[in-house]
Amino acid sequence: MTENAPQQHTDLPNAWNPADEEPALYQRWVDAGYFTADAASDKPPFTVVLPPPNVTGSLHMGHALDHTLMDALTRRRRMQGYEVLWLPGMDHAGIATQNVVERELANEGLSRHDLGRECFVERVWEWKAEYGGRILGQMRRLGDGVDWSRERFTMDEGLSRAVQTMFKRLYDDGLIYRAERIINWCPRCHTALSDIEVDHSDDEGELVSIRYGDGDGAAVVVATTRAETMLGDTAVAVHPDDERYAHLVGTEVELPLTGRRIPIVADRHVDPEFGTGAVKVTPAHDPNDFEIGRRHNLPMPSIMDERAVITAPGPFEGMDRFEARPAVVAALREQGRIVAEKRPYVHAVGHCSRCDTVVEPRLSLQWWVKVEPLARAAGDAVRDGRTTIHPPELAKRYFEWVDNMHDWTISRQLWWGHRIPVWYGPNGEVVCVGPDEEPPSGEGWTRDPDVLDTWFSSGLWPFSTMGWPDETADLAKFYPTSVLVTGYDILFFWVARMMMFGVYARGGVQPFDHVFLHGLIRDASGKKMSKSRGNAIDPLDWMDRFGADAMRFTLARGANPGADMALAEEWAAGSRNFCTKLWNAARFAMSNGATVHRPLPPAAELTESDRWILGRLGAVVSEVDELLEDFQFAKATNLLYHFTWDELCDWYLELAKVQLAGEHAENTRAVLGHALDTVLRLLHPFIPFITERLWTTLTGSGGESLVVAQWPGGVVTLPEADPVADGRIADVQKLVTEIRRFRSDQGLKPGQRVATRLGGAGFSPLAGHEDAVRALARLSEPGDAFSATASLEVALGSGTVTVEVDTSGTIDVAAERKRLQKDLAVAEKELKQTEAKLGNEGFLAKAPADVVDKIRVRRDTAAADIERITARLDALPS
RNA sequence: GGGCGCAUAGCUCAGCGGAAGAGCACCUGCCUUACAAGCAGGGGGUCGCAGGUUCGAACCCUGCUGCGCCCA
Repeated sequence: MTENAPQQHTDLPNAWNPADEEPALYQRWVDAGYFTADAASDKPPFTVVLPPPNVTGSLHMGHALDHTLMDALTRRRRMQGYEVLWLPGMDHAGIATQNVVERELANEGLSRHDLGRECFVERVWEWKAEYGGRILGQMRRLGDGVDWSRERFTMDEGLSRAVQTMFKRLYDDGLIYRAERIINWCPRCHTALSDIEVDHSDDEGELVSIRYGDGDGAAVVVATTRAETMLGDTAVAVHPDDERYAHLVGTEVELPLTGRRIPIVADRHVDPEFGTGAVKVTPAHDPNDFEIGRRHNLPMPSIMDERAVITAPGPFEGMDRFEARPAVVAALREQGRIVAEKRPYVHAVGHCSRCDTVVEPRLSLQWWVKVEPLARAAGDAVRDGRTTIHPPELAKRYFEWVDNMHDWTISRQLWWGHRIPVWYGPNGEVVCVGPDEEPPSGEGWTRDPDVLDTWFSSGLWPFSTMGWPDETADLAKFYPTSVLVTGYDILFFWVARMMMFGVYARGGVQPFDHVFLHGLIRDASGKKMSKSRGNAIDPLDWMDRFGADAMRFTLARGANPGADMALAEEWAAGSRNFCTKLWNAARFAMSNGATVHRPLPPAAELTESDRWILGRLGAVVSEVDELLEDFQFAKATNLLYHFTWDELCDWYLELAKVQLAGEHAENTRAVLGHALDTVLRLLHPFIPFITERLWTTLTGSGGESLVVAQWPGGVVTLPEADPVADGRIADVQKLVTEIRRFRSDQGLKPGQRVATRLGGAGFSPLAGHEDAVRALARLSEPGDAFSATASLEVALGSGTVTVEVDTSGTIDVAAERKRLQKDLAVAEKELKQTEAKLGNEGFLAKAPADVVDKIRVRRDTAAADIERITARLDALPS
């Protein structure tokens, strides 16, 4: 360091210990109010609502990715001068939460019925206060810049009011109705489930073919995987054009084990190709059979209760469905009615997504949303371009979903949730009550016992959280939200429902301008992470060991639009290493007086090295901007990674060392300061902690916090790219690299200074960089006793440079020959390829002129290289 | 059964018409005063298979094979 270097006090420790420093930095940001949005601000708004995590849940890698991306988006916009609202909260997760509390009760030997509805709900609130929302603390650890003052919960009073308002409006518009239909029933949770709460898997079962009919009369064979349901059969159906059965249509057959006779009906929906072409019809326990039953006015007896225990009178009554199945088959076999059995028979079986119990289709009276008009409007919002889905390929999936959506069962037979605001009167009256209306009272009036699906309240999230149905200042300022970020696997859960409700409730205004869908997290070998597989990585563990920054950077670097990402510890370690690199580079720069307190000198006063790095910096700023506008997180972060490490650290810092020792020291400090400043700003949305720590040190009293600093391109103006400087530095890099390669091949130790004479036609334009070349390639000046024992020629843009080296001894001729022969082979291959192209008439005639020119230059360069290398090979002692 | 996507270096993935790339792993040499969580150098791929379009194909088209996802 020179005498006049400003003595910048840096309190930076030698190493960055994220786990020690990150939490305090976060608390400072929250205390300073940086994340609190102001609806009265005149800045343009940028809004993100956090897809509400489940109150029972804790942070997993999928959340970590989701949050990292939302945080990066909002932090950048904040730096760009937007009034940013990132709104956090949770949903009440009806089934999951009720299950957790019921399990707790079960440990005390109680059921919810022992407590009664009111006490039970009270108990759930107590549970929530004590154990719920662990994820909120974990979000702080991650660094989420959310507005905690606006934290919401779907069961809060305001949001409950929104739910009731929405229900009432839909009801009055005829978009909510009550009907008896086949629904997915979970016999363990004792509630209805919507289609998306059912997971299908290919399970092993049995396919049993049963002969229906009398011994001597008409007989048909039907096949089933659920033999016990035959107790509820009320018909056999065949296709009307199926000649095999034409004579039987309209007749009756005996239903075994029951003594009942059931009709044979003709229905177009029967597939004559499948099995025998005749199907049993159980209207109360199968959705297709239900439709057939409706068309033919069949009776629809239920044969199971809510636990899936057989209620049909007879020997099977009281048996569980899985107990009854083999029992029924055995009884049929005894009667000689089993025609065929296929076991195992693999077929798709629905499971409750909350408890994995096999779902039972069940006929029951439920509340429904008529989705057709809502879904059409939700689809139109994307079709019209009001909402853009990223990546665009996934819009197709969205349309497939919203254009083919079935009506949505919204009632749940639970106690934890928003109770349906409908009262039934003594004379069959049905009254739906809005939030400010008095429910009917008096003798015989009862309220519907069911609650609404959690997704009903989550669907209102983008506006219920802002005070809807009141027209609040928040709604005016922050709705519609700017972007919704979530995994493509729950496109239907969040996006479709929020779109339907948002467009409906807000007079056609879409809930979000953009939807960004990221991929799923997988383990190192590409398998889905799950607790049951045991391959899940705990984000908290990574944050403790590598830092929240390193984990965030890892996730962002893997976030290619629409693609899943495989994670392994090595990736996190790599990101940690990057942070360390940044730390050390900044420490070096600052200890050498890097400063942002002096304006950048005009280009004319800067060296080519300075102009090169500043030009690159400017290019990186605009590239990063372009990429981030397009949600290209992986590309943007990889660009920053390589620029910081490969260009700034590996080259500019090394060049700066030379400049700091010379007359350009002051300017170099300014360039170093500005380069570092810009890189820290660009990286801040992804790695907020370490950049904050470094930036506040770099700026000293001048900078309050990087959180509220301006994004590059605003206050930090950079010089234009300088092609001459770029070419010069490219030459310096190539020259240094070639000399290093020679040294390595010759077995010269990296630290060992080697006397060298530099010359040749190409060297004079690089004369100003001689000190740098000597420093980076570890060369010393040729002394009086200099005697070149080896030399090499390097072809550069500026011409050929001759490097004569005094290795003070014999050189390894074999190694040198090998090196030259390798270069020769490369040049010969190049010559062959380019000549082949240029010898092709079609190529010359049809390829664009600039391409042909480029190939010509390459051919000429290759030819010259061959000549040069051959000469050197010939000159080598044998 | 219907629809969609993916096959590129040992692994995980970029590239998507004009010279095969990155990270990690691997090999060699280095504690060169910012950094061994590092530095310097290096090896490694007929871009799944077969056809076609084109002056030119990892990239576009067709078929096949193998994986994965969604819906029924």
